[in-house]
Amino acid sequence: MFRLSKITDYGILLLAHMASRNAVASDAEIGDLATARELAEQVDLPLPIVSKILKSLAREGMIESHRGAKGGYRLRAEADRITVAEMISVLEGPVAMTECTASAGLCLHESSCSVRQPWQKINKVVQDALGDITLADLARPEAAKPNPLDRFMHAGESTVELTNTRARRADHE
Amino acid sequence: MFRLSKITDYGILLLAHMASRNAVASDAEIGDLATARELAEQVDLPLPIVSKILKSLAREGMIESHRGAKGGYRLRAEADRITVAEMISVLEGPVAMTECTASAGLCLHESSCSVRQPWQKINKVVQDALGDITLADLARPEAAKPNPLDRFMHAGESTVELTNTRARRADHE
DNA sequence: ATTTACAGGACCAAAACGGTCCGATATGAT
DNA sequence: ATCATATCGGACCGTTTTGGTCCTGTAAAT
Repeated sequence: MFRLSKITDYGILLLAHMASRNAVASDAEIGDLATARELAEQVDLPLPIVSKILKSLAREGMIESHRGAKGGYRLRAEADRITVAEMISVLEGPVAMTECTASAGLCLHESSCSVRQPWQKINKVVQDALGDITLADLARPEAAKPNPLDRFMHAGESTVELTNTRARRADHE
Repeated sequence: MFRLSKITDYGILLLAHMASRNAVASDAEIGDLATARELAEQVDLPLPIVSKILKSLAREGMIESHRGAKGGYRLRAEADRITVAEMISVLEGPVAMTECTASAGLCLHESSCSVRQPWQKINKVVQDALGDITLADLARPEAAKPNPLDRFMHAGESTVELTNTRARRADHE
């Protein structure tokens, strides 16, 4: 259904929470350590899940981990230097809308395929969009503030439902 | 893995093929009928799959179907009035990156969730991008021509790998 | 009546997803 | 030393989704 997995969803939520935590805390380092348990409680998600996600985030180098008593996790970089694209990529692999975008040679029809090139571009558009939104944008208490998202916005519309798209396009003509 | 399903992939390929077929054919109507069998051969995909996809495209009203001998399928609208967003939506449901974007009330934490609003925006960005690319853009023999995709493009980069994103952002500063 | 071609849906195997749990290891405090 | 605290790595499992096949019914043309 062209939807991010729950793990990714939770993961980004966790990262955003960690980012906003740090904003408040003493910024000696890039924030102080939080245990999986603490984070799970604060975000209100089951500990095993949170733990699993944090482990994989640490393995991928997006967060830093410390073992043992007084251990825990913390962000490895400033929130404004971590993009949504990176988070998605770390949590569920590279963003590639179609199979052939992921890497060459996977599709038998590759040579004769007429839509390959356009897909590459479409993919890039999406990737660029996701690459311009940072964790800081997500962690901001109020969604206000001029943010990179607006750069992509067109006229003013409120609805997001897809059925409107055709009507919208029709207006252009 | 944040990827479109194969069905969607095939479906869009089929639609693109139908669009380019029509460009050549007598444009009396919006193109003449093509049977599932013909299309399957031309696109080189197994007939059952093609048939299944065409049926669902017809059910959703994106293409027109005619039964019986001399029957077949044809596009219901001009290629430049069908967007990628619509095709995806028809083939695998509305584009909604996160669960709560799809419709309200699905997530227990909805009220307290800090990243909901940003997600709505992100979702809209992606949707708008996909809503500005038409079937005509995909059906163009050469990917050249000024197309809406370029409007979103930034400077010139070649690679698409996600690891580059951080480097790119860093340049901005 | 027969042939052609779509309509609708049942069906199934394989893979992905969401979630849980456990044994091992590292660290700090006692 | 020992013990409590935390992460690490991965096994495991039930459910859902996906990809793909197939069969019966129905509409249209000859």
